[in-house]
Amino acid sequence: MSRAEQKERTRRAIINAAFSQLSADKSFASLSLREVAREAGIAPTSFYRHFADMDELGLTLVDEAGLMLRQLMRQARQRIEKNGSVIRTSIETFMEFVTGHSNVFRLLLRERSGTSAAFRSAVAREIQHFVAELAEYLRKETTCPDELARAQAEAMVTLVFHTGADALDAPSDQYAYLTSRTITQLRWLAHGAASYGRKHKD
Amino acid sequence: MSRAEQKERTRRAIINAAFSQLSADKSFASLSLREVAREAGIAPTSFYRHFADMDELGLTLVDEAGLMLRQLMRQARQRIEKNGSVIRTSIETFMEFVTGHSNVFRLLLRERSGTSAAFRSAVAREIQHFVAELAEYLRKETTCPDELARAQAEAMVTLVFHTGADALDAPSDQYAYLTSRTITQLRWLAHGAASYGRKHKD
DNA sequence: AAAATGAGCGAACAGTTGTAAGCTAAAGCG
DNA sequence: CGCTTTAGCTTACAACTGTTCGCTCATTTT
Repeated sequence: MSRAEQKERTRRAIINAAFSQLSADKSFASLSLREVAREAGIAPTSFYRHFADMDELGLTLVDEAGLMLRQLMRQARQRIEKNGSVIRTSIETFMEFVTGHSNVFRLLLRERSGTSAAFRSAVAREIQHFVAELAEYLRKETTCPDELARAQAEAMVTLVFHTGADALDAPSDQYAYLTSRTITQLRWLAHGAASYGRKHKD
Repeated sequence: MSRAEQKERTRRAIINAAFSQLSADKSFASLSLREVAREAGIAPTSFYRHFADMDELGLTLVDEAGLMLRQLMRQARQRIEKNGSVIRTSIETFMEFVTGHSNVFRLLLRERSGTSAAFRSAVAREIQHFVAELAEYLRKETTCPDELARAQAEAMVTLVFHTGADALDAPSDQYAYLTSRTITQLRWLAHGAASYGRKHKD
């Protein structure tokens, strides 16, 4: 096996070890370099061959989490084309992500308000992708001025994200309720923004 | 000085020390018993005379934070009676709290999705007070059915809370924008809920 | 074939942490 | 006044942490 290839392999082992140690009661901040190294099957000091410190690993994790989110978005778009129902499809896709990769979602959720400014802005950047894409959609679909489309998109993403957080602590038989509640909230927003916009125009 | 009195005094010293060590880059989880004891001016082992462990202290902090929130709500009600504008007054009062007691707000914000289930549900309980009160107001003021009033209140609280989180990382000259953006979002919600409710009735 | 590179390792260090055991001295109480 | 209670202290220990140093040895380069 080539050297670069092997290096990439243990790099992945480190990343996977870190992800797998995240859980409901273990945040990234509470991971230790030694624990991660142990699970990755390397000596603690070998960690430094791949990352300068835990922060650098953390930023990598956030990046990967963002990647998954964007893949999710693409998947949602495909489903919408076939399915039609924009709001419901989007939320259901998102909820599948939350339940299927809860550790990844938890990482974003926690680091969004965590103790590292770098982490916070990295997460914020990933979420902004969501917002920007949704805002563009709203701008096309409705007759909303740019500024308001963005505010509407931000509110929607906030509500959906928050519902994901709720789902993490709720028994799974609550998911259907959480989903339908959020759908209602988003419809209110869309409805209100449309009629409020009209009112402003007239 | 009486014994009980003195005990209460150092208990407060511990609580205050903990609060004062919280900051943008230091969460409760990253506080150590020894650090807190040091700042409180007692020996590390004396800590145990007041709390069984750090978790017990943490729950106390969350309780106190919740108390401040409820005081805030009362204050907001008073202002509304004089001022009239419900939405704007509520948000502005809340934003004053966020900026004036940012450590306290950060505690709630972080522990809401933290690693301790006990903390999470303690924070959730405090937020539910907000939601319940707002839902009751909406039920009286509008002709909304109970279930929908609650969903509307939850959405509103979510948006306001999230705006507070945004404010923590935004330069202070952005506060006015954040506030007015949120006001718009809440109006959309109210408007949408009202007309959507009507539509459902007909 | 010889030299250079670099991933991984073990040992060691200095620092921190939570917590147990036992003492002191002041307050409360009969 | 004597006895009990208890907040706070000092000392101590075992467990961990991140990180430095110097080594090995397989791969790559010259």
